[in-house]
Amino acid sequence: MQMDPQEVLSLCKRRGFLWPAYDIYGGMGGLYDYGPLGAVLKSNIENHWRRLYVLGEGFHEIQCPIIAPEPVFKASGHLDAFSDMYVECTSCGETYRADHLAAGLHDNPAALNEEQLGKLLRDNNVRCEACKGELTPPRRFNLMFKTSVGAGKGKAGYLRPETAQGMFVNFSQVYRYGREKLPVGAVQLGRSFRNEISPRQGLLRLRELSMMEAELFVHPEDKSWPKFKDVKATKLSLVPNSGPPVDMTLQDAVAQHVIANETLAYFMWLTQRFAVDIGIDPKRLRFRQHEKTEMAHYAADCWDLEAEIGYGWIEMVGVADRGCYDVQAHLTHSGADLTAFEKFDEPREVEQEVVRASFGNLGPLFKGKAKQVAEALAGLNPASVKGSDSVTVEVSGEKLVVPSSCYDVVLKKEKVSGRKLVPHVIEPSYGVDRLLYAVLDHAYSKKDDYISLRLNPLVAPIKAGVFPLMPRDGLDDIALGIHDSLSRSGMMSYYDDSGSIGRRYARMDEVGTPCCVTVDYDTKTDGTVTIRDRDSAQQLRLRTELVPKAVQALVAGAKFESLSKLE
RNA sequence: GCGGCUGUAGUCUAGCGGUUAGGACUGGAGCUUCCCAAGCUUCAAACCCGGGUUCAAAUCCCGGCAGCCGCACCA
Repeated sequence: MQMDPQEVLSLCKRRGFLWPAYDIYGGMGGLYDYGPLGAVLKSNIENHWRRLYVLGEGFHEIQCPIIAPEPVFKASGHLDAFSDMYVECTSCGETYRADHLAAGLHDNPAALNEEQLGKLLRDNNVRCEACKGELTPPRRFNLMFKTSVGAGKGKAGYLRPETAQGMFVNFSQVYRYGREKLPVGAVQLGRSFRNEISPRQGLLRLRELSMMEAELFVHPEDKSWPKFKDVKATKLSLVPNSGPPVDMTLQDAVAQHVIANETLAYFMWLTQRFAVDIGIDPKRLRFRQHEKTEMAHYAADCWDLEAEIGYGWIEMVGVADRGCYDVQAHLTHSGADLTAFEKFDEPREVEQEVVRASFGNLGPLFKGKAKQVAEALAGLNPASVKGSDSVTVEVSGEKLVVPSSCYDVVLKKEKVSGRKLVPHVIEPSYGVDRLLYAVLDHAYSKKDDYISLRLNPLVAPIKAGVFPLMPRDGLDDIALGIHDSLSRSGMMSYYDDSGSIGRRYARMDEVGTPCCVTVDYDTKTDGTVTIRDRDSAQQLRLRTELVPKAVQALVAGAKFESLSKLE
């Protein structure tokens, strides 16, 4: 069923899930407030994710600042790749991507700066494609929010466009915390910021968004995953970038190289499971592989989990093999040793020929430069030096001829106990707001104008409604007692004694509360209450003291009918 | 960012130059032994913002903001 997004958003606004932000000041595009129910729904989704990643897979949760200094994004590539250059027609106002207009005029227009690109367009007399008008010089538009840190001119900083960089720059800390073993994973949940040109479609394109990201650091040559065997028979809907969509087992997908490796496949499985757990309809989920041209500047392979909602097929999660791109980039830019150490099973005796300087002759001959010459000699290929009368080395730009009396080729024995590796990264990156919207979209149901949110009890903000049939004769006190016992068990319940009982059920159905407990006159005599199922409107009688246990069971996934067997 | 359409209580909407701005739903207070949005009484609640035209603007015009649709963008 295709849900009209306007209808879903209207319910969200009406019932306290979502509000357009800063509404009394006219609002601001791309920003939303989570109301009381939305905030709880969101944190329920986040907590389930934590359960899978932190408790289930042993990832380490960290929290990094939202503001980062410029070099971080210089290294990550966001400063360059994340900004586009635009030109505008001075007569009709049409805008163009400058690098697109320059395609064909240059091998790699994306690599040019504003000036070079402007010159290229001018020299080739590129004009507006619509009206042949003159174009403005290229202007840069960066999708990151820039800010200034500190007094005066300050230091350039940016609001992070993803939480990932905080984990990459902390690789060494995480690696050490995980006691220096690969694979090791970090996760982070938090806000990220993207200065979208035209935010639209409610929660789908926000300027401030919540992400849940996991970075799994793995051995570059070993992307197997022990738990893969437990899930390999599961079928996923795949849309590969070559060939038609297929439903395929993970085992076949990896064997046929549709999915690059076991680890990537396993986390696709985990992603699918998470989405289903929080109530997204598995029949409306698929994984679409990025086109080669669409792949981000860092990704080696990437699959998006897409859900079909009122807006069409929408990306919810990206599961990417980022290769060593990020860690290598930070290693290069910062100079920090962001490597893992792989210890060999046995330390290896490595015999190696090296060119060794003979300082007895070298020193007197080259005096002050002798040390530099020796270093240059050590860098030479021993095989090419052997047997020659002299070699030429370059020292601070100067070519020096070194006679063979100044060096020997010797066999050097070294004990090597391992090697340094730049880890590869498997990254599942989840857009919380989009997932939450998809949950609402798939839960929304309407029959004869009766709206019900069929939220999975696991994520439903309110777990139970509690009503006295009549707000008197002590029924209200009993109901308040049940409400209290649910709260003490850590479950949000909602006490309501106003209006007819049907109206109260309807109120709870509309916000997705999975069950309602009603205290009636029989409760006073036999100590039982009715519990009603949201989706079937079935009722069971239950001993009052079993209510928290029953609701807990529903949240844990029990079928409603099974509640009658509770003891 | 460009072009088109739109903006009335919490929601859906009537009004198309002069209205105490109407209704429905929701919400609050109350009545009703009340198990699926029943009924009754009662209360609260709106013309997106700023300019202009006019004796008079929710209504016409301009600008802004916001939303929707298309283009572009979405690392």
